Amino acid sequence: MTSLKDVAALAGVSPSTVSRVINGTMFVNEETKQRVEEAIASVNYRPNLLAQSLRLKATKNIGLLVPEIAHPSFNLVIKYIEESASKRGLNLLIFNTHNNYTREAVAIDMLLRQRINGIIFSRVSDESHVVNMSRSSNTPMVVIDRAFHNEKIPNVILDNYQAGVIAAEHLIGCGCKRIATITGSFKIGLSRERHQGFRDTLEKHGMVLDRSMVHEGEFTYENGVAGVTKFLDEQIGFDGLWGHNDLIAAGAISTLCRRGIRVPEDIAVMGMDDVQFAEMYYPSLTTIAQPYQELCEKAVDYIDKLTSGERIDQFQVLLPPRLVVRESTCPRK
Amino acid sequence: MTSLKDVAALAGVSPSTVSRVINGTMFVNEETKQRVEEAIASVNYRPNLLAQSLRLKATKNIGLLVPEIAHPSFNLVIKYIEESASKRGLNLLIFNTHNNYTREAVAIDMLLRQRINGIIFSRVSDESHVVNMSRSSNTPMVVIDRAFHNEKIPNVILDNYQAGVIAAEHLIGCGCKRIATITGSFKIGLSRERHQGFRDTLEKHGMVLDRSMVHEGEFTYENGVAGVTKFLDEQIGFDGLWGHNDLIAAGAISTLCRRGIRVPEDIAVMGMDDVQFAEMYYPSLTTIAQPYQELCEKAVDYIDKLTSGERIDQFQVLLPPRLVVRESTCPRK
DNA sequence: TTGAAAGCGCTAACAG
DNA sequence: CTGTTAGCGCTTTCAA
Repeated sequence: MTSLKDVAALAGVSPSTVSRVINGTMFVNEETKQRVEEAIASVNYRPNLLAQSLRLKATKNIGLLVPEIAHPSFNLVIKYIEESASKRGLNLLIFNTHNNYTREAVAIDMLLRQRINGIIFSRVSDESHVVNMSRSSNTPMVVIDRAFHNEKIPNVILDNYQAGVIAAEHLIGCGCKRIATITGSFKIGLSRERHQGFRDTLEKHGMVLDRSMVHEGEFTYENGVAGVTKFLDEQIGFDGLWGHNDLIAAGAISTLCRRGIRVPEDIAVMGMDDVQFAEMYYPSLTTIAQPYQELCEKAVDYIDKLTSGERIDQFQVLLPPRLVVRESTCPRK
Repeated sequence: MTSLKDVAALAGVSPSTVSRVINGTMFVNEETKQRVEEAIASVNYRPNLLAQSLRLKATKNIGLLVPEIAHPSFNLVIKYIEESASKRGLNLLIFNTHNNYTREAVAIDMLLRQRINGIIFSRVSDESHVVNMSRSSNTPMVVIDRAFHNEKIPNVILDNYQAGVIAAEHLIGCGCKRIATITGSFKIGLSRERHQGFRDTLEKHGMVLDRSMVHEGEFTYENGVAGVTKFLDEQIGFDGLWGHNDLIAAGAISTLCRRGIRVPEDIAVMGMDDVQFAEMYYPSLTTIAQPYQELCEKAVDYIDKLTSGERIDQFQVLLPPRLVVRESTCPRK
């Protein structure tokens, strides 16, 4: 592979001159500049970023850790982080942590060895380890999608309480009288917040959310199936349902339909996230959209700011959810 | 950041000794080894991979180019490539090319500057450019998911003709008499092959595939909608349908259902790929699974082999598709 | 405006 | 078994 030195020899100048031409760090005589550029083109020279990064103590790469690549919502996170990164000339290294402490730690270690520019966590497994690594390595880190309180690590998340409020109000607005919900695990903060907003709003409208109408579980299709099956088997009468994400909603809807219950005519169902398949589903899913693009944009922006040492005055960003009405709650035309 | 030299000083040995301890390249006195390891642990030393890679002229990173990150099937490619890479201690750099020549070229350039270990293309936009880059850079490259004939670039793909055969046979087996299809663009080789297998098989069974029963378009949900709408508007009677991927199938099914046509009772519909949402759909999708995991495993394996200079005797791998029967073709229980 | 020289952090002969 | 030394390819003072 041709090096800068080769180019220099070819152009009859010193390596430093070639470097200056490439990086535009200093004025170079127009004539020699031409010569250098010709030499570069003729041998198809490609600077060695490894050497450059070593010298400059800075890379153009950032890392992204997600709990599951093939999950439809992290999928969107990956897409938009890549987009924002690429816009800034940054490259993306992806790691699938599977929500596993060890894998997370290994990934962080790998990234730090690479002297990565910054790390974005979409969910973190071991908070204290991340805090430690942040402190000891001085590498910019950002946490998205889950609350994280630390004075060095910015955090951009969705207003989950508000999502619960919106869900409850929409179902009430659809005329639902008995509303049930299938939630994510209450061990997870965002499930608790969503649920709190949901319950508070129902109560404000004079409805009580009986324990029997709450099914807690995972953020999966299977949990949607399990929840509805339980409700139906226990003969809980209900006409409205909120699933904490679109996978749960899909599981709920397919189970209802298989039992001959119509959605939305008999039971209105809504989800959350607005993942890709939400509008392809039949019936299409009413859901609460997360502003993934903005969320990711902000995250990469933080990495940028942290890298350049810019002062950050706000370490927490709370983005608003947005209602998307489709067929699963409103009677089909 | 502490360097190997610091560790050496701390342990009272030379840098080379520390290097040897870390890499286990040579026997080191058990006692000094202990001392070095203590020193490493005490300062939490992390080798600089940039320096190491520069010196060794080899990185632990590979690149993956996909036309669209958030597409459900590339999604699976990303997942499995990451999995295979991580198993081998390789890290994954992802680029979204958006099927765009320039973006593809920029990504390749970036990767080559990084002196990446290898590049996996899941679809390539500019074949001749890829061939050029492969030749001039000597970087291992692999193309998956689309036929590519080159004596330096291995190629692992699905047997698309066979997929067409399986689709046709399944629909015929379901008792369909008039079968239609919504295909991807015939500019793309794999669409042609799938279609060929499909048509040949229908003919073998004495059925003709009239032009009016073929709708060609993109691999999108919208195209599924468009195709069915056209068939219905033109009053083409049909009782079986194959969409060239699951998105098309989903678009077809939702459109049929919205028109009051039952799937599979009135029309059996099948897709292809077996993406994540296929089994979550209602009715769940009968489809033809691509062995994504094996496909990705093989691709990373090729990169590995190419890197280590191992002899490769077979540059083309053709994997078999697999039928997955679900509700959308077989009467629901 | 340009070149010489040092050094980023690491590994690998080579010598001892 | 261990240390010395050179060098991977680049940038950046410092001097000319």
